[in-house]
Amino acid sequence: MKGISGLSIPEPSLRRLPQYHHYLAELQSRGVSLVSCSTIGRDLKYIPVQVRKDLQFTGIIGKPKVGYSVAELVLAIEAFLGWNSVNEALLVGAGNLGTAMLGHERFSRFGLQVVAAFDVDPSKIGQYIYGKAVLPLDEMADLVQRMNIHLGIITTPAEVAQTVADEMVKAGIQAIWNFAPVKLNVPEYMIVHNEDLYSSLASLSCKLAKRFRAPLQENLRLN
Amino acid sequence: MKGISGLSIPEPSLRRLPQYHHYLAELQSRGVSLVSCSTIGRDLKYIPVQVRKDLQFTGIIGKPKVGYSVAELVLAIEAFLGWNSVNEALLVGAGNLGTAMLGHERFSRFGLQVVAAFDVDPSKIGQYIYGKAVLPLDEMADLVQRMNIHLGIITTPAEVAQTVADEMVKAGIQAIWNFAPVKLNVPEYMIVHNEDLYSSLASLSCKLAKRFRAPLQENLRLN
DNA sequence: ATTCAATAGGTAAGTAAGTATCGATACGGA
DNA sequence: TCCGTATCGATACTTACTTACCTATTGAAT
Repeated sequence: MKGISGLSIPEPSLRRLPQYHHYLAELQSRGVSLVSCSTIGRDLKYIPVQVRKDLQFTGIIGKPKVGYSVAELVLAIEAFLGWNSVNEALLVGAGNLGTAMLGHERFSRFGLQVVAAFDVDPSKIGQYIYGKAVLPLDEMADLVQRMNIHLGIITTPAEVAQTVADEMVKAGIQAIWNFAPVKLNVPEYMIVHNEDLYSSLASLSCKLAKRFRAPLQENLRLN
Repeated sequence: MKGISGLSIPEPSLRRLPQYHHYLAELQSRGVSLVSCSTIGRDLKYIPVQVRKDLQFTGIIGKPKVGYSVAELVLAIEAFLGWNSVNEALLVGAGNLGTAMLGHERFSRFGLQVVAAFDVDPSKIGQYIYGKAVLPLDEMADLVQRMNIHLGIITTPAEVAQTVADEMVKAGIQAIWNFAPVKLNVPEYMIVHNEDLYSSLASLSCKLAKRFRAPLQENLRLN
């Protein structure tokens, strides 16, 4: 099948959709009902063609000289990203980062509902963080099965991340959002997303190093 | 110039380097001194060719039938990423996420030294988080100039991120590591890295949605 | 000493993503 | 009503990244 809706979306486009969504929701709240690719592109710093291509994956068609319906786009993006149906998730590692994630109440508006946290630290177990109970790790499998949870979030130190992942796999979790800086070893069928800060830091410090070590080369390239 | 060292590294390769570094440092600590692309690839789930390509950017050459010197690679990657020289940074937004970042003592081993935090919340100002002072935001420019800081980390709510970014630009910051889910509007010369959780969440929930809504299609595609 | 297997390195081909261009369409103004 | 312009959608092109392939080198086994 060759239709645009049958074509799977490129990862980069997919990752831009939330930006569009955020921007469009903002427009909508200001009462704007129509928007063109040129406008979006100007505000979000993309060229209009790219915006148009990205938006085509939502299936929404625009009108020449007019643009797209903001409301239609917002709904279409939400539907596309699965933000209408709720994904219940659990989180392991109630440290600083885990706490930050639990406090991110905005996630629930985007289909992510963290139902409980797990940890091994006895001082944390039994407490409530932003209304979510912190439970002992060995009760995880039970919860997964009772509530039919598909998504696990790992915010533990790197050292224990693999062990936690193994537990998740055993419990029947299907997808892992991993904030620990390790490549998890899991079965093929698992969906894993690594949120590797060191990757970003690398890219960043490399660019910084370039700028402050070889400014001449940079300047030459600009001429 | 056409030598591999003159060629600028592709972003994806750059972002894989920290993974290699982590893996190689682990090997090194276990006393392993030589390693081949095949081995790395097996453990990190990349095909050997890609590993070889990535490692070529470090300038280290390996020996056929033997592999690379682990120690050489580790040093070369650190040098390449600028992890030898320290980048001093400041952080704005001492909430949960900011606290998590301040507590990440491991950053200092990778050339990132957060020297202070800033916030507007009077209850936080004057406190110390993991040994870093929390200062009032209007003292930021002063610190930037006194300590010649180049990097700013934004861990504020989305609503104020742009304002903070403007302040950073005015103060003379060159690069921003942005954890707020907004596209920052800054001058062309600025280096900006967005750590957009919603992007990742989008990608993740889209895949989850696909799996649990259209399992038949997925199965068909596999046949 | 010779042969075999593993591995690096370089080149080329293939795939995916981003960008430019062109014709079609719809609104606004002459 | 007609014309100009902004915009969309589709196609073609370019660039960037990945993967495959081929050759050379090295160490080990016979």
